[in-house]
Amino acid sequence: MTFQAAVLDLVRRIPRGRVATYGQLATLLGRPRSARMVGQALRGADGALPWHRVVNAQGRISPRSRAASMLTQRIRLEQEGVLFRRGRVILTRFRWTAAARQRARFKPELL
DNA sequence: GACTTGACTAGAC
DNA sequence: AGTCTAGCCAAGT
Repeated sequence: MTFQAAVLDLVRRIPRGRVATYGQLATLLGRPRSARMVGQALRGADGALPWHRVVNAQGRISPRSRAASMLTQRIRLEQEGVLFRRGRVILTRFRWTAAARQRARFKPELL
């Protein structure tokens, strides 16, 4: 299992209406210093992957070569109910955490 | 093998 | 809050 494949598998598990950061995913995969690699793994993501649920540590959509995909990302997140505040996702509310996973198991409607 | 290139981050002003 | 810097590391030249 390559790091990239592991990243994609993990990203697929982020539920609707939740976001994770690059560094967070890297840490969950046991490689806390490989945040940049997470972004790299997402470069070639296809349409099936919920790549839009990954933002940077500040809750901002990371800049990339084409600005169009940044707009797409924000629109998709907002369609899932993720709220922004001054250009940042409100991470304290929408971050995908162990606590969020627990709540989801108990009360799925709280997703 | 030596650079360079990033969808990164934490820390320091 | 904005800007810089150093450290990061897999991939591509």
